[in-house]
Amino acid sequence: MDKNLKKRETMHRLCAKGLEVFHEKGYYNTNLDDILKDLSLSKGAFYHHFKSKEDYFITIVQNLIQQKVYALLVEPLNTHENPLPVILDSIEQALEPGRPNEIAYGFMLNDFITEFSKRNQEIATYLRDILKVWEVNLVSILKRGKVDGYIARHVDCEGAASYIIASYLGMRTLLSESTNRQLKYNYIQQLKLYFNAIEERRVLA
Amino acid sequence: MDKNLKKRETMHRLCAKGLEVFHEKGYYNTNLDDILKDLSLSKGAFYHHFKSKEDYFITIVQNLIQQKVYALLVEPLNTHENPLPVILDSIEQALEPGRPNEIAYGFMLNDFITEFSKRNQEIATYLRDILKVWEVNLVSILKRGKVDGYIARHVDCEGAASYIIASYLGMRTLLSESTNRQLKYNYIQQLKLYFNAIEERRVLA
DNA sequence: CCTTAAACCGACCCGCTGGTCGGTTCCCTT
DNA sequence: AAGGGAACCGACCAGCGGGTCGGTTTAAGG
Repeated sequence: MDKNLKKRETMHRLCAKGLEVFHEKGYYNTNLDDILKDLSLSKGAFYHHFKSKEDYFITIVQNLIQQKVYALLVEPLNTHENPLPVILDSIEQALEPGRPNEIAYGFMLNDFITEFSKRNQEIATYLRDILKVWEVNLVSILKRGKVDGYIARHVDCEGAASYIIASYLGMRTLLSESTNRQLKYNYIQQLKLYFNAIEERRVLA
Repeated sequence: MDKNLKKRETMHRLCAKGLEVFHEKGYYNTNLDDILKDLSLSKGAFYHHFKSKEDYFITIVQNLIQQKVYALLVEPLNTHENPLPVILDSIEQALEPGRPNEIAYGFMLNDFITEFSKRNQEIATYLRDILKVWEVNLVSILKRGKVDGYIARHVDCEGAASYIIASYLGMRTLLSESTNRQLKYNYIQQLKLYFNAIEERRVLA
């Protein structure tokens, strides 16, 4: 096989498994040997591709987490419809657990940000930046919604965006290990109520 | 000095300092030596009073964290006024950073729950139970509010309670190390808007 | 083939940290 | 004053886990 292909494949296997295990057990609670054993690779192989555990995780953040969050929560906002249902739908999608054994990406950021914000500012910043992109795009679509007459004029778009993000992140802490579908459903319902409060009251024809 | 008093004082100093340092650096990122050096105590003293680091933290949770959360977020709900302003006020108080060098208790639970939920189920359960008490009391005051005509009949009180908690917890992740007062203010504003959405529309006299 | 370098192996190193334990000091009791 | 036990000391232990490094395998290129 092509050496270049081989390299890419190994790195990809490492990253995919790494995301899975880090997400499941946390970064600092995962040792490389566990991951390596799963993949039948050695320390030598690992340190041939990454210069440290930290470097490894940063690669995962930038290649996998960032992409996924973007695809789930930012990409869908790229529309000119009424923003509120669009936002609601994207969040609902993001909270949807994937096929069995697939990673629930919706619940990664809060865990990792909390874990790193007291340990490793560099990585925390990478993660926060991902949130920031989401936030900026939320603000932007909310502002457009205001112009288009979907959202009440008095609403503070920046405040609304961080409020939405906060409630989304906080859900993770409430949902213990049990994937409580009821809780998710309730959350979406309450978010709808909040959206009612900030939407422009249409004059009935 | 009385031996019994001495014991209580040492344990109290250990717990207070422990809460401070654990909160600042995280439980697993704090080693006992750091705490002990600060207090000019030895390993021997520590293991004379606590049987393990875990036991130590559980003591802190039950003696300090639980009390504080209860005092800040549960106690104030014990009223028959309109629930929504009462809840809002209690949350605002809880998010208020204390006097300089005092611990901002408002931001502890999310951090600790996230840290322990992947490492130590027993401690995670203790922490979640604290949240649970808050939740139960929130539900209860909301239901009473419904009966008293302050809250719209269609509102799902359980859903509303967990939504409020989620948004509260999520704030922590958004506020980085910088105590961003603006963000806190915005959050309270948006929570008000949500409360508008669930309050009973009073018929104007 | 045969060279060369990338990919990989795994034994070993070493700092860190929770926990142990034999000993010492202090204070209360009798 | 003497005995005893609680409070405390700090050197030491042991496991864990990130990182190293000399060696081996593999495959592309001449």
